Amino acid sequence: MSAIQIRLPDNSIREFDHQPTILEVAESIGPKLAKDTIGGLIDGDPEVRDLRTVLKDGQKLEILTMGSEKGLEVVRHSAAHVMAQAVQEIWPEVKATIGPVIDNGFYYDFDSPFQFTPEHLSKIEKKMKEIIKRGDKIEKQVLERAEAEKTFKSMDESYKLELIEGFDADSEISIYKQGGDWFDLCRGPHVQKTSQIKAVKVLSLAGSYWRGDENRQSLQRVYATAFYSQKDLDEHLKNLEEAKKRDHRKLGKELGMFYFDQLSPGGPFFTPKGTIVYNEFLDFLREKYRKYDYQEVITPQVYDVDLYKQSGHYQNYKENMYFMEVDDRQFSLKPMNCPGHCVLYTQEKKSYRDLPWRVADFGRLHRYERSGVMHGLTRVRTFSQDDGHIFCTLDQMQSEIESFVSMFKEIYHALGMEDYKIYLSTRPEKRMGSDEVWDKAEAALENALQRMELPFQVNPGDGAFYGPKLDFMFVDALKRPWQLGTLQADFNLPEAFDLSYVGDDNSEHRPVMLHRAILGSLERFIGVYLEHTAGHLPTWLMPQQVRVMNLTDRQLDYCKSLTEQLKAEGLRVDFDDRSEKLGFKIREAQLMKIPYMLVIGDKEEESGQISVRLKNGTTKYGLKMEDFVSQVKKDVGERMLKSPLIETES
RNA sequence: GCCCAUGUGGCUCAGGGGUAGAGCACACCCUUGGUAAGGGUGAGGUCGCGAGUUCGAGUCUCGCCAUGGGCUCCA
Repeated sequence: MSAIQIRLPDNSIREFDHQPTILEVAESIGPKLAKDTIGGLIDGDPEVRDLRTVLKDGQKLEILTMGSEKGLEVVRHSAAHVMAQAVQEIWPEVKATIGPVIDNGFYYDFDSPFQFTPEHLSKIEKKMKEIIKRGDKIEKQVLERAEAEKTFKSMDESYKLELIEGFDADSEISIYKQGGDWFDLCRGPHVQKTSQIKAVKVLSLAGSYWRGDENRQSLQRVYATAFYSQKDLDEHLKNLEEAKKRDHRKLGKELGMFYFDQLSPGGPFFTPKGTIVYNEFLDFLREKYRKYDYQEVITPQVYDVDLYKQSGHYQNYKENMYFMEVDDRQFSLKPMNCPGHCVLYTQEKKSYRDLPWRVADFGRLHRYERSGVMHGLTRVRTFSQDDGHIFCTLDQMQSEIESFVSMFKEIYHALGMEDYKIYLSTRPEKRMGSDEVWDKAEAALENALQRMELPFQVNPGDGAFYGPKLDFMFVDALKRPWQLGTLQADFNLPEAFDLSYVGDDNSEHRPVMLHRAILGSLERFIGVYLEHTAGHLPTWLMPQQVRVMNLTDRQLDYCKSLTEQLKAEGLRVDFDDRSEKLGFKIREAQLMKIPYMLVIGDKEEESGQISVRLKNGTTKYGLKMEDFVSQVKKDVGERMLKSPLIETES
């Protein structure tokens, strides 16, 4: 029998007289490595394999040890089993279902006759730590299907049984034993023994459904996470804290920008301060619209339901729409602008010379979101979008897309949002329109991205039935993805509204419609941007840009005149004239994240110079007022991300 | 919509059958102080809403509403 050869990442070859497991390969290299081994990658496949996997001749193996990023999945997977074991050791009547690894952790769904509470969670965590301390060895055992079914049936683990029934006929059915009697149906991968799970934390509790189907058994999901070390875990918990601190709902309240009232669920109230931010974004977008040749329009809020029957929204989107009946006529609040824009398109006969016809609309939209899905500003029932529609010919699509992508890049760059991913979703199985049209549309999207040298990922079959689309996924400062911008080609609405233009051949043609948004919903965007910037908006967006503060009452008049002067320059300035100590005033301004604080005492008044404290805590003394004004005007006027006074530091 | 938790002054929260509390914010007074909290006094509450139990309900029960964490959804 010839030797079995396994290739390692450094291209060295190890030989065996039998097909070795990943762990055996590690053992052959050294005991330390074997001890740390928790899995492996075979032939460059990104799927992490169990260390008990039997290798075949000629395979390439990368051993994953404690500390490797990929290996963390294995640790978390095993930790999920430890959780299930812990729960069943404490409450044997609880049934286990599934426990997958997710981003930054894992969860396990249980069917329990009683409700879990936070006290239960700490019990679970305690028990998990006990099991980890015991260091139970984890062993894999392959079962025949019939045997597996019999086993789980006798244990009354109906969910496991259902899982087994769903497996392919030829798939291997394995269980993993931990310690004495406890085992779980699982295909792995798992660590060698529970003590390889170094740090665990049970985080939270939530409801879920078996197989994610709300008509089936409701389960209790316990979220937790595991890391290689307590230090990593602490770091992660700190990040979670940071995310909490940055929560836009908290920031919005602290900065006094918006709030919600029970009387309008999902209906944000923007305060005067929040409205300034909102409108600054609109001004910014309008400026870009002028540059990119869009025409802004204003369209009705309320339409006869017939409009949505014609567009197809009534049939497909009814449960998310608001309806009202007036004078025996059915009306609906608009959930999107596109049908209205189609109506507007038909108001005058279009020639090919009129295309591309680009309209933008900040119209208020209302969508009846189901009660459980609302979330701060990121999911609301009333909002407006930086919505726009481009009606063009199929041949104009590519240049329109390129122009859109340029505008997108320009806007995201200006907002300091450089990290985003682009997804191209192509034709689904159920779709309208000819393959020829789809070919052209998909090619236009793809070519545009290639010409702009933007990397993108294709999601085959993920497009809407009416056309392919691009989705722009912004990744924020805490590495969380948000889908904000979008560009969707639509062959359906032009058809539904029988839109046409007269071509140079003097016959009628059907235009293509592009739906596009860069920030998406303004409400949602403001929420995301607040979290991304942790509330430190660039000066041009700040409701309060400069705060003047006097040291003593002697400077009252002087400060008033300075305030007036700054106001006359178009800056948003206020004057804290309360008889409080300077430290107190500074603290407040700092908490409000006001970028410029003018501190005026006798010295300043006498010298005619000013002292400016920046929100990063540094103070510039002896500035001339006119220099300060020009710096701040530059900051605001050029929509700078950082104050020029901070820039010039160091 | 579903599961669980929560709802007490503008905000953050304590109180858990017997007359509604604290800190911050707010108002007024004292203080005029040089870069993240000076001191005093005061005003402010249908304890989410509605029923029920009780001599008596923020407090216990039920229903509803809203919010939060998830699930599902986001043509």
